[in-house]
Amino acid sequence: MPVPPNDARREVATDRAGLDEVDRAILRILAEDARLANNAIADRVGIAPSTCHARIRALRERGVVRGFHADLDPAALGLGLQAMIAVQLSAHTKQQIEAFVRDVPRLPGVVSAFHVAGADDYLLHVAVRDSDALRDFVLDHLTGHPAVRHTETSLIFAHLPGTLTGLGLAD
Amino acid sequence: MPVPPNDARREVATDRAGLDEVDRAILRILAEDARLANNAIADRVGIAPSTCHARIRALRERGVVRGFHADLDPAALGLGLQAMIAVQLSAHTKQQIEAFVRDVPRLPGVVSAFHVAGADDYLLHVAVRDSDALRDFVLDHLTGHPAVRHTETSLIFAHLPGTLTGLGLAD
DNA sequence: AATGAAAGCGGTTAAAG
DNA sequence: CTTTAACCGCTTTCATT
Repeated sequence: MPVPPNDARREVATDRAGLDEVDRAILRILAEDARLANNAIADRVGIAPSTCHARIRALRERGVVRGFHADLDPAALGLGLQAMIAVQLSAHTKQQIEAFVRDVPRLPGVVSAFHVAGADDYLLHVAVRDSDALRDFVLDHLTGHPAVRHTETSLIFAHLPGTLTGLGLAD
Repeated sequence: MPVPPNDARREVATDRAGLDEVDRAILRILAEDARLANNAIADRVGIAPSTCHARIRALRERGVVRGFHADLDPAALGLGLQAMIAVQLSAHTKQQIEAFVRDVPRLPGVVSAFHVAGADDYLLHVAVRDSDALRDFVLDHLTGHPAVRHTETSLIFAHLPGTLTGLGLAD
């Protein structure tokens, strides 16, 4: 029987950046529990363990999977306060800006840094012990920095992780 | 020889939320590579595999480790555009606000949502296919929502993960 | 590209220090 | 709390389809 050009079978293979449904199922599982045994993943997605092993290796080599990380609770590490700090840089000091960009991810307390377009240049997500530590962070590393023109700190009440729907892996 | 009250040995045990240096070493390793074999972790931190196993289990039960997750590249999944959307809610509709808060993490494209204090109420980190999808997201899920008063979208040029220094695990 | 078998290695638990 | 020891199960490779 002939296959129409817009047949669903073709979309499964070509859509979604070259990932088939088995790949997406594997990714969904690994995004949720990165320590699940290869055997168990294979079972769940309905392929042999050796096939599953090869698939995961390929996904890693293709860069779809960048790594596997433990998710640590900042509060349990004594970092009870989180904040988002919007940073505006001064426009004229290219070299100082590059220095800022290079150093920011390594500052103590920075969970992640977003380089953004718009009124602000950077958004720094920081986790610190308490409000004293937050003040110290801003004064020691931001306010005094020659590339920094302005900062605005917002306390984070809650940080809700998105579901996998967010990465287009919904079933 | 007597031990002074401020001896370094006491701080190692009592500081840092009850984690000793072995725990912190384990966390550092798991945060970097959550799929490293228990054996290998034990080797690196200088304890027996069974001890390491018990430590990791305890860290999970205490909530220090919340989980293990694969880090997926949104671009490799066909989501080439990321943005941070600042959302201001209307002040008077408590029930609608609760509905918004409940639904936001499940919206397609939301990587994570920050509930913040300040001029904005929420910061939504989203990953989408292209600018069309971004516009659709804002119009379909935010602008039209009764609890949403205002949104401001900033494109994300780069998202730099912080180092482990950020979580107080530096050596 | 997927499979099944086989060999080696790791996870997991129990008992003891 | 840590270790040693032992068993079971998983990972990984490779020949085969």
